[in-house]
Amino acid sequence: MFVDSKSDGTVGKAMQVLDQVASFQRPVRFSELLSKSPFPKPTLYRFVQTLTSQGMLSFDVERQTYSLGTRLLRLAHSAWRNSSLAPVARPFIEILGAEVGEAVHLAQFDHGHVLFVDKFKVTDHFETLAQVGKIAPGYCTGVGKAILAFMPELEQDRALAQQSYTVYTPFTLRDRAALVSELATIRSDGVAYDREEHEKGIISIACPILTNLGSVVGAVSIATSTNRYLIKDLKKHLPILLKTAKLIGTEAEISLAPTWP
Amino acid sequence: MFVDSKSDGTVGKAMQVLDQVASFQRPVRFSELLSKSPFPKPTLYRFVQTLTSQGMLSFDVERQTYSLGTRLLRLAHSAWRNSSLAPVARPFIEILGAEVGEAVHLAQFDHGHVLFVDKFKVTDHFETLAQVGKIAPGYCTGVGKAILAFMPELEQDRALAQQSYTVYTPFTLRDRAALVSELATIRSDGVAYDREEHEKGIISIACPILTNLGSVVGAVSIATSTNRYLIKDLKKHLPILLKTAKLIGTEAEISLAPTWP
DNA sequence: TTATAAGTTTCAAATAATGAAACTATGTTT
DNA sequence: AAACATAGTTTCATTATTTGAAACTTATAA
Repeated sequence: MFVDSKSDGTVGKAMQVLDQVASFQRPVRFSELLSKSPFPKPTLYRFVQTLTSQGMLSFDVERQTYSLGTRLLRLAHSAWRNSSLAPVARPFIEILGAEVGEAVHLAQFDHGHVLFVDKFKVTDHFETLAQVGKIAPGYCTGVGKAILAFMPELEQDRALAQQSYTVYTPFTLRDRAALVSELATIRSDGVAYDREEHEKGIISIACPILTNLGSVVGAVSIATSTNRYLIKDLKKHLPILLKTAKLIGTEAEISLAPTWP
Repeated sequence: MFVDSKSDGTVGKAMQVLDQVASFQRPVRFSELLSKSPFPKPTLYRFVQTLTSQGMLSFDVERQTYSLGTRLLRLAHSAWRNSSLAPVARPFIEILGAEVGEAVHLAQFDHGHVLFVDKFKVTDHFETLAQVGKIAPGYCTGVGKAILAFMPELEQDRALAQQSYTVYTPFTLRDRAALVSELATIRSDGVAYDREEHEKGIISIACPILTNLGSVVGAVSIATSTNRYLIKDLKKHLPILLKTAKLIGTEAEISLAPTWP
């Protein structure tokens, strides 16, 4: 879906198998995997053997099924802790969440999509889709549009071309032109709204996180349900959201400086 | 650290590189990696190239450093969602956390260590070490001891041999004998305590999660700081903790049943 | 400028991956 | 219970990829 594994040799193929397993969204049997796989039986067989032995997959002996393994959780934990944005932003996200009493999301841009890297939710009034590691489209989410609006032209151009413009709800922006026009507004206002564009009943307000040098490194949003609030209610939180984004941007800048002795 | 990559070919070696990068706990230069690596320069070079191209590593052009990549976050997200314990336990963990107003942890056993697979914290009164994907020792944590106490003898024996018995605090159990004796108590009481054994100032109460068939699949704990409470205060939460563990065990059992048409 | 280290490419040899075919379990139907 | 079908595993000659010493090309320091 994201990676051109064009000739990354054996390692690339093995990683493709991991994606394959992930795509099933449930524990999967070897034969099921085989039926969707470009690899011949013994080749796939050895890949799952190796990956299981490596802890990248886990095998349920009872049910004879493969799932993604715990080594991925450990590695991802490490990836998160040592990333330049999420751990730095964490305290600010928590303060913001506590302050506004709504779900707060932190996201980065990754291969044309939005990647959620942290969330803070006070309580589950509605099902928060977003979780760490989850991806969502750029063109129809608050965080996505906030980031897109502040990207350098060249990068933005590439990203806009990568969007699928799938229509999720009656409010989804349907093409590049509509998006571009909204991005202009977002850029001048410094804030983006998701007006049920990705999911019916879910709205959000989002601000880009800019470094001191002015480059976007991510976005923060406050999300809620239309059962509880309207966009205009979210607007009340704009000042504190902006302040949070600003603070994270400044901190992120600092911690990107060389850190070792 | 965990994996015998004994002849898992190219894929095994590549995974070893990921661990290597993770072990630095910060973005790392190629030459630093090389100095700690068993691989010759061009070999390592191609591995980091491939892994970067695959999104398993990310390369910071500015600082010329490698970090673990976002593809790991995506895969781990998928691993978590499709695991048999964590998503099932999630609602119960949230209810418990809200009820007791303290940090709640959910853990599994993995290669002799405790792997935290979920947490719920009301607010950050103290720094919660535990996060999803984090690992901790089995012999000196509440969740670890709770799981160990209920393991089948053979597995337990192997796990006890894998413990390091490092002394973290004056309260840490110092050897297998001490642990075995405490496990007997835990087994008969159905509850384990961490009395500042892993970290000074942090205590917890933990219960194993047992399926209807009586096998341990994990543990839940309530953790707090000695600045706020004593073990006897945690004991007050035992009934609800037991109930939660029971509920999760029952649910986990059900959802382990075959699910497709 | 020269010197030193860091990063990258080359290429023949060594090794590991490949997949058709055959085989062995594990269920399923008659 | 035998016959059948499907899923999972092993074999082995062939093929393709990986390997690493050496050479080369940048960056960085003296």
